[in-house]
Parts: sequence; structure tokens; C-alpha cells
Amino acid sequence: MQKQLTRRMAGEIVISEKPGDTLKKWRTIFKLSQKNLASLLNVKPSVVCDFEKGRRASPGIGTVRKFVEAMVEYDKAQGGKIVSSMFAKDNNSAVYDIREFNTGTAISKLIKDIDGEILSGNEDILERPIYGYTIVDSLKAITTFNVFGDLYGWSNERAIFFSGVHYGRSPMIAIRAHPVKPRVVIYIKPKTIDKLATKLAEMERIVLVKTELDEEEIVTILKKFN
Amino acid sequence: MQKQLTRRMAGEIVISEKPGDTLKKWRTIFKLSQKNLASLLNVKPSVVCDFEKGRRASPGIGTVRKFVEAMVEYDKAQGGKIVSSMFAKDNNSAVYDIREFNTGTAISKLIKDIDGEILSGNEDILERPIYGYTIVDSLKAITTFNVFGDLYGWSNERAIFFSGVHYGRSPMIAIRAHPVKPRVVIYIKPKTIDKLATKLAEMERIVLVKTELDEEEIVTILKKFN
DNA sequence: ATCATAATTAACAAATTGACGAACTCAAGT
DNA sequence: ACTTGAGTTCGTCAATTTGTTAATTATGAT
Repeated sequence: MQKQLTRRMAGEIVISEKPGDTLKKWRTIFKLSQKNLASLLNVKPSVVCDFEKGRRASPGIGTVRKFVEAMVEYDKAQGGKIVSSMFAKDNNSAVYDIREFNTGTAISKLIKDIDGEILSGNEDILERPIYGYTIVDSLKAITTFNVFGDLYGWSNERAIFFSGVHYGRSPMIAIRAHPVKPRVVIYIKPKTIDKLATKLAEMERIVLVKTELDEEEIVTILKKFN
Repeated sequence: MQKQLTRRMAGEIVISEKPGDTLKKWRTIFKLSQKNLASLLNVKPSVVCDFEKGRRASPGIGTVRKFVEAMVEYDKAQGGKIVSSMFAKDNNSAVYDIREFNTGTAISKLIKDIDGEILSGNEDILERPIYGYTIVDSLKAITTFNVFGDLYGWSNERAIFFSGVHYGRSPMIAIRAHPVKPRVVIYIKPKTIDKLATKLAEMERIVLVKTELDEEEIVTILKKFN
């Protein structure tokens, strides 16, 4: 996650019209004075200024790297507020259960076992294996501080169960927005199914399923999976 | 889009353990020989090799920029196949407008200028600077393939405008689910405001604003921002 | 007005880069 | 066995960068 950010910062700086300005932008985002930054880098403040002012037109990538890594490192030492504000990950209690299988299980088998009804999803992916599942309360999931990062265990070749589903719209939108996608989404006792939900599922090539079993029953059944 | 890719390439090269290897990786992705690339850059092939082999510990960002831009430029001349393949393309874009500022602008100033009403967000972040904005059609945003990635290819110290908002629920859920967050979310002429939207905004410490101006007016106003 | 802190600028020595060209290796063809 | 294309290695050298110190100019805060 830090690496991702450093890459992004570095890329921005390198490609920028005025690398110096971009450097400065990041320094201010990290709430550092030139002096502070300079001392992190073990150089004099004038050096920092020179770069920001474009006095050195083409700094080496080593320099850029030191700069961005120093900033991210510094933030980390301060509790990582800035970095996480850019990404955000947290813990939660919206997750009812989460488990990994030891071997792959075909999607079709899972659906059959939990007595699920397929709402969307074409045949050809039903035999794909999944390697785990997560059961989340859909409302809590979005109101609890940042579950989404924790939805995925080891593999994202998994099923995600949503309980407390009303229209089924919000969960699919969340899935849509999140960069990592599950293979299967299962609504537990949904009230109704919004059309947008199935449409989004199709677009993402996700198998959308509903089941009338409750969480406990599902867990019992899935316990047998290996 | 090209810029986005060049940034990514540059960032990868700069942060890489072995920048030379990364450089080579990209050259091969673009299906170029050292000789070809060298001639695009108006240098001799040995120069390319020296960089790939890491003879220079810390090449300048000017060099990196020349390299990546040459490759992207070359691909463009060939029809842009490689570049487009890197993006899971969308075309009837949901993005109405997108821009970066050269200097930071205080959130409060932006809100005032677009005659916005704050729905959620505490005082202390209003003076934070943002560095750009994006205006998206909220429905298209979720139905169009892969917009979300395009909203955040740069600094997320920005404002995101949503048009076509009904309850204001979906956009905030999408924001919530996405790992990268903007500083400000602005609803353009929303019909109503769902309570969940404000609640989520608070949790994410995002300033939620509504405005009755339309997209065109907003763009005109923001044109003046630098 | 004054003091402190932040940022900018200039002048300079040592180290490194960016480029060339020539020689060299390593496959693949023919 | 010879040729061709692609890639590697390296000595060379002007141009730049990296860093230092020191002086100068904002920018605030009391």
C-alpha cells in the first residue's frame, strides 16, 4: 500500500510539467517544512528548495525515490494518517464469518448446497473454483469503518454473502466500486432484487445468487467444505 | 489516458529495485528493440542498453520521461493498441470534466464559488487544499465499465462532483467502497439527500456539499481556478 | 518594530550522468 | 562456416547533478 503510493507520487513527479511544483505539492500534503524534509533526508534545506524551484532540472530517480519514501516513511512513524487517508483500511465487525477452503470448490456445488437461486451469471463460469467465502451484513458493511478492505481473505476467487439486503442495489454498487471483485455474490433472504443489481452483476461477470437460508444454516453447510 | 500510463510507468521505474529491468519490461511490452527505441530517442543503442543494465545508478527523471513518453508516443502512432489494452476501456464516458489545479485551493473557497451548501463536514478541514476535481454522471459512473479507476489516477486531494443524483446514496456508497477517497463530494442538483449519505460522509471525513448550479456553470467557474 | 521561522538564491567542489563509438558475445538463419 | 540482428561492455569526456555554506528575502506572530 505504501509502495503503491510511492509509485504514484514518483510517477506524478517524473511526468509533471514542473516536477518541483509536484514535489512541493506532496511535501505540503505531508505537512512537512523544507527544513523537516531536509533533515529526514540528511541534506540542507536549500537542497529541497533547489528541487522545488526547478533549479535542478532533472534530478536522478534516486533522489526522487528518497524524497517520496522519506515522506511516506515519516508519515508512517506519525501513525500513517496521510497514507491511510489516501487508501483507508480498517477493522470491522460487519463480517459474520470468513473462511478459506483448502481446495477449490466449484461455484455450482456451492450454489446447490445452499439451495441458491441464480439471478444472473452465465453457465460457463459455474464450474470455476472458488477458494473461500465471506459473510457480511450489508448495512453494517458500509456503515462500519471500512470493511471493504477486509472482505477478501487470501483469495478473491471467493463468494461474498450479504445479509440484511433490501433491494440488493447497494451491495452491488459497492462491489462495482471496489477494485477487487469476488466471483460470486449471494444475497441472504433479500426483500426484493433491484434490476440494477443484476445488470451490474452481468457487467462484472459475477454470479449473483439469492438464498432463503439464514446465516447460521449457511455456516453449518459451509463447514463441510474443505 | 496516455499521461496516466506514462505516470504509472515512470512511477514503477523510479520505485523499482532495478529500474533498468523495469525499463526493459516496458520496452518489451511495447515490442521495441533497443535499436528501435534508441532511434526514437535519437541516441545510440548502447545508451539504451546502459540504462537497462543499470550502469547509471540514478538516471535523471528527464531520461525516464523521454523513455516512457517515446514508447507511448510510438504506440500511439501505431494505433495505440498497447496503451488501450492497458485500460479496460470506457468510451461514452461518464466523466463530464476532469482537471488538476496547479496550486492548492482551499475547500472553503471552492464551495463558496460554486454557491454550495455544506451537508456534512466539520470546520477544520475546510481550509485544506485540493488539487483538482472530477465531474461524473452518477448513474453512468456505475454502469460504465471501469470509471472508478479513472477517477483516481492522480491526486485524490480533490473534489468529485456527481450529477444525476437522486437520493445521494449510491455515490457515497461507491466512495465508501473505493479505497481511494476524495476530500470533497458535491452533488449537483440532487432531488433529495438520503441520511445514509451524510452519515457516510462523516465517517469518511469527507465534506459533502450540494449545489444548484449545473455542470456547465460549474465548469465555467472552475476554469478560473489555477 | 522585532524576532523567529520558512523559503529562496548564489557560488563552488566533487561526483555522476548522458552520450558516443568501438569491440564483443550470443543466437538464428542460410 | 558465415552473416546478420540484438544485446552487452567499457573507456572517454563535457554537461549536470548533488551537496555545502552563507547571504537574502518573505511571512508571521508577539
